[in-house]
Amino acid sequence: MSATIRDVAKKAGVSPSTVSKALNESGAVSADTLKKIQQAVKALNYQPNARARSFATRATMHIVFLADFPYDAAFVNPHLFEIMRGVQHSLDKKGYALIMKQADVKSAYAYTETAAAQHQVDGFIFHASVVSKKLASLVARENIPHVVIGRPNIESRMCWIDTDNQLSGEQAAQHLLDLGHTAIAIVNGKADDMISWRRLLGAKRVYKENGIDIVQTQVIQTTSSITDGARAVKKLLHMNPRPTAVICANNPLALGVLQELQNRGIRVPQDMALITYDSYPFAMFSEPLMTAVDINMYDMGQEAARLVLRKMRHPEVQIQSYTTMPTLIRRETT
Amino acid sequence: MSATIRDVAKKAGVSPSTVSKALNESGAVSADTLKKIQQAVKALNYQPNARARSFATRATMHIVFLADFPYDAAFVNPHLFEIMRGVQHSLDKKGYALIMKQADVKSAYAYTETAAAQHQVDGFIFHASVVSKKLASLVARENIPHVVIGRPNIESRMCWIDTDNQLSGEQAAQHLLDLGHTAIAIVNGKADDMISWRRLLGAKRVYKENGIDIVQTQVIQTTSSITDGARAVKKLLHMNPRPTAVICANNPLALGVLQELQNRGIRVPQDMALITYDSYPFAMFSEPLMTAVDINMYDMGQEAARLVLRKMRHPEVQIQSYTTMPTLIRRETT
DNA sequence: TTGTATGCGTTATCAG
DNA sequence: CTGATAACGCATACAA
Repeated sequence: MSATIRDVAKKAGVSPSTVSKALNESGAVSADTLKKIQQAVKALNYQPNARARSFATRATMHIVFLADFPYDAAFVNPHLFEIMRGVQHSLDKKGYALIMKQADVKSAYAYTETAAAQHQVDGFIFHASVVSKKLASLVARENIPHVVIGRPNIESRMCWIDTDNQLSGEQAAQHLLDLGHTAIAIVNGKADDMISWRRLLGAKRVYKENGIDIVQTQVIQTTSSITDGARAVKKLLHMNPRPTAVICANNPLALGVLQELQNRGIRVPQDMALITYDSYPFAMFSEPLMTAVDINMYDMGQEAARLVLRKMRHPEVQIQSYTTMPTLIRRETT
Repeated sequence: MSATIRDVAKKAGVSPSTVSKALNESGAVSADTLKKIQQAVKALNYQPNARARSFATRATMHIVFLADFPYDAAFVNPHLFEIMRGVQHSLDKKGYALIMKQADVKSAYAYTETAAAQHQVDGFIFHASVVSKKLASLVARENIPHVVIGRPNIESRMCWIDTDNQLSGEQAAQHLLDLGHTAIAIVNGKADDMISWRRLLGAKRVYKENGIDIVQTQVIQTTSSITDGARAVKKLLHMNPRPTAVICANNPLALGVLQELQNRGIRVPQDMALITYDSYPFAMFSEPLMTAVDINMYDMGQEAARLVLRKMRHPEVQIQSYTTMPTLIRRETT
């Protein structure tokens, strides 16, 4: 069996509590005994037992990341994992470990309830995909340290962090405007998609501010596939005035548009500029590479981790929300 | 404060140890007292404290997944996370939690040493990217329950799990053979890439068994980019006899080949069949969709989790290695 | 500055 | 089948 704090104490000729203080830098220990303790620690290769420690300190040093990781999630939605990477990084620096936990809306509630009651973890990071009204009230009632990634689509007092999609739209539009594009078109995703909708709003806003109204006919509504993008090109070219730039709501649409334009001999960006949102999965592979307004998911994860830890230290402060900034990544289509 | 096992005992009129036995189904408890205990548990909403529990049982119920998750890992190498999903799923079913931990070769050793000594986790899953000779001997010396994902590129007694790349090559070749392709070409990745090399070996082997030698001139060596693939097409078309099918070592190469073939008006699969390995990132998006020999990373993760758990229960059995099966996914290029 | 005493909440041993 | 008792290993309030 491995050495305990008592063994160290005995070897150093002091009491266990003194050893504890010395190792945790709590309380004061004379330089002399400190040295003796350190020697004893080294001699015995003492390592404090984490299980006993967490029992005594009432802290697991674990934070759980709860999300619905569906089939093929890593390929379909890698963003989730980029967030996790960020979370892990931030937590690690503070000595915390990250637990990955799959859940759906229902099981997320059940898990949280027992995990909190049984003190399995010190804090929770929920992906918006698993939060519910019930979860929100549980978290409020039990005062559970948490952060939601993505804005919960229910009203609640939960603490959340999200990206500003409207701002993304504004940045995309502003970029095109800066390049002199006054006649533009927007190939939009599904109509009920809040993200697409907010981005659209932002883009319209910028143009309006510059005295240009983006009217209904300039917005093509699709269902967000590559072929949808390709199909949209026809409408695009029939617009009057014919647009010199197009904003595509997501990568598949953008790729479809891009390829169809090229098939028709229309050069990008010379004849038609193109900008999209996110860089996955095509923007970094397409020919030419696509300019995109991107969100740094890794940063977002880091920030989320910092938020839970802060919530844990200061339960009183009600940090309600935090918004991350999008970045324009200019590549070759503008 | 929440109720403890003593509160339950008091309320049920029994001793704490009896309650423990009842709840853990260890030892025997009369139906009568069991009922009383259950009622008390319900009345007090008793939940056992996980920290105290792990202290007493000497088990954290945590397994750590250690890998080098580099910059943009989620986009560049989603496979890693698909493995993690599988691991999580298997562990969860057995009541274990998965900890995600970033490390490089150096820090993996350091972390493992202290995590094991401090009893932070019950088992380790290492990605091959972080194992070293030092780690291997540490693990052997301290008898640390573990599994390596991917074959370690050092000699050791570590327990590992991997996919059979040679078999993948055989499957790809066999598929083409079944379709009647006797003249084929292979566009290979980097020469020093063991994976490409093993697949190549497998493909050659199948053809040889069928009396067809794949000679040097039929194998095009590249450095695995899309443009490399496109460039390879020229050589491909100059081969004598001209191949009717091509095996591409990976997705970028395959996409390059596919697009260049189409640019030259060569129809796929009618004029030239194409098969590749893995489905990421292009096989499921390209036009036409690419036939591929694939590895189910999720399954591999599940198996890895089962292996560590088994190692923990039976430290004596020396499970040395485990190999997962590749699957042919026939899409539209063959 | 150091040591003593006690608590953290559960499980396991063993006697009844 | 049940209960008293002793760990499990560390942290901390308080006394010295």
